[in-house]
Amino acid sequence: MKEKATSFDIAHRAGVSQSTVSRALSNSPLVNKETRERIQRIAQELNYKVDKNASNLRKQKSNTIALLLFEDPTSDDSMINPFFLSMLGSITRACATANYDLLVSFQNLEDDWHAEYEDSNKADGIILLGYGDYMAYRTKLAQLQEQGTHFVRWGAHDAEYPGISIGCDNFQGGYDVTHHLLSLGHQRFAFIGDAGGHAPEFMARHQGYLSALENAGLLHDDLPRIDAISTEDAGFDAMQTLLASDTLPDAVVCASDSIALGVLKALRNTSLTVGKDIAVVGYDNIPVSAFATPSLTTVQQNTRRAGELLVNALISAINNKAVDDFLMPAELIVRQSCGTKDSTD
Amino acid sequence: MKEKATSFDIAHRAGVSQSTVSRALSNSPLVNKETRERIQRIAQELNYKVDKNASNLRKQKSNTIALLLFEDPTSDDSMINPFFLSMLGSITRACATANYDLLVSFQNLEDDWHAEYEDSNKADGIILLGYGDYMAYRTKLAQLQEQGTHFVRWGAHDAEYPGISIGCDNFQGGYDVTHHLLSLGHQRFAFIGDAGGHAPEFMARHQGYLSALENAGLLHDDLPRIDAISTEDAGFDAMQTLLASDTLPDAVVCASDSIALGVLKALRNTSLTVGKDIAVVGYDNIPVSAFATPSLTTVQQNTRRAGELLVNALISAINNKAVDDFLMPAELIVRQSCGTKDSTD
DNA sequence: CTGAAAGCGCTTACAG
DNA sequence: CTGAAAGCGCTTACAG
Repeated sequence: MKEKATSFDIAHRAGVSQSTVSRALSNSPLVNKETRERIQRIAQELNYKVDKNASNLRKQKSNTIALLLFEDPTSDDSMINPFFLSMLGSITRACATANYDLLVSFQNLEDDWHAEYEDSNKADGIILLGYGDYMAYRTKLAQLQEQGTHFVRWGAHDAEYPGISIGCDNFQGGYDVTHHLLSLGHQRFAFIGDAGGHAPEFMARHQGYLSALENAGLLHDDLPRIDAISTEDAGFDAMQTLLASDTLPDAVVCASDSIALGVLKALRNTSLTVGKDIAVVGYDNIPVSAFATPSLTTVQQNTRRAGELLVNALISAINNKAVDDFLMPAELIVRQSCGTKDSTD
Repeated sequence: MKEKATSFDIAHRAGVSQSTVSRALSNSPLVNKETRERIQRIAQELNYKVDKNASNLRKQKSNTIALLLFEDPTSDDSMINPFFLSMLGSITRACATANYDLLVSFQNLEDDWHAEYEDSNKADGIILLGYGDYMAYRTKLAQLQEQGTHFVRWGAHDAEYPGISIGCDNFQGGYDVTHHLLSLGHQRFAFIGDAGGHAPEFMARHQGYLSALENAGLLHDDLPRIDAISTEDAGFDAMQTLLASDTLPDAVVCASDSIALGVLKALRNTSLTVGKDIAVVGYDNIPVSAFATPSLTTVQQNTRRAGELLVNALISAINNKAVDDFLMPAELIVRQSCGTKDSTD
């Protein structure tokens, strides 16, 4: 194993000082063009690469963004939720475009006071992404803020949380999809998913749902709602519970596509025809939703745009530009599971 | 924005030397227990975090793994291929478990001689993942090797490529799925996908396919094969081409699920019933494949296990342990698109 | 058990 | 345009 070359080695070979090497390799116009080219050629021959640790230490910046993925501790630990996986892909791509490196870490040890800040020294800024109990990390966000760490949070603006937020309008998404079901004549609604403060995005979807029902005069106290975490299994179980109850809805609004897929599965064991006897809608437009049988009416969050917005907002913040919170509109995707003929397929 | 605390600040407050602070924070048993606890408490109060750049520079290791995602330059640039996305998720998780940070970068600029080595200074080792022209980077792998950079390549063992490889047995997968079709009585085969040296995994799948046909005495020179990159659109187009030709196959073996999804789509416009008149099989078992109509018979590469194997092999290599190449078995997933009743749903 | 000192490999004022 | 020098914030022999 060869020793790694340093800028001194290059300097030695090129017959110049190490300072000049450093300048030449950063394309400084201060260096004579020919000298610069000669140095760059030698560096290339030696497979020399600037040591990032040294360079970052000296420059006090790393050109790296850290992505902290908070996971819902209640969810199945074997896979990343498809929505976040999609966001991960999109953020990876947006970072590549912006010429930043991306450092990805999972955040699941609640009690590790280190972890939140761990990355602050390796990255110029942090993207916070995840479900889970936002309340629990409110004080941690405040600490980040106080430290002067640049960060952007995925989620809706909330006066309770410090820092910049980029999100998608879950209230509007919940409203729109419910409104669509109402326009198709559905009357007896049920909601499957968490609606508590534990998961703000699910809560907002639920509130949009309630608001649409209220406008239609269908809001009443005994609207069925079954708790479910965002997995197919939980959706399956929740639908079983609903089927076992005495009031059968004609429209089931699910807090996520994963839940809705479980609901479709549960209904496959019954004599009910989805899209005819009962409507089912999801949320997220994960890739599978278009292929479900019947294809799932859902609400899209544009993950590609979201990744770009998050990365660009963070980079602006890193450069001390003012950045505003932003709420992307949600887009209703009408397919067959809600029983319209107006299919996008 | 507050100045970030350094170990000297802690030392000052604690009334000890900076060396002692450094030892205390790394839990060195050399430091008196009470002193250590006092220092740790002060560090926590000040929200102090060891500067990774300085620490890594000094220690000459970073506890970070770099993932280089090579993309097929011919593929749609809007999304990461679902198989790699799944690998990305699994590698992220495996790194978290192993307590390594993960640095993700895209690699699409062929001519950037910098990029390959860029990460070698920020990471202790590299995972190489991607389709695309392996030939093109053979010399680059050799350079990495020569430099003493630790790296693991996703793919089958190949004497032509230096370094450790972890892969899934594409030959066997292609063989098995074809064998299954043969056992169902299919006779007229076609293959859709690249089969050249450009993409070794596709080539291996194709060779497994040919080998199964040969054993069945069905190998002949005019077996139809249509080129297609790994996208739904390309699969759609390839199937159109096949439909327009004079010989209609009764079994279509696709080099990937994405291709197979496009094939199913093309067949939906015909009078042919998939699973009855014609069998279609894919490769990868991407999440959508189970939800396709009909559900897609395919070959699974266990991405979760693959991620763990890649990460663990790399960590072993980093610690200078001997690591063997490994080829995971591929697993046939029988569903409905091949026309059996033995569905796994 | 603790401290003073060297040095990891760079970048960048400063001086010419 | 170039060089000598300082210093980024740590870790770790070395000495006690």
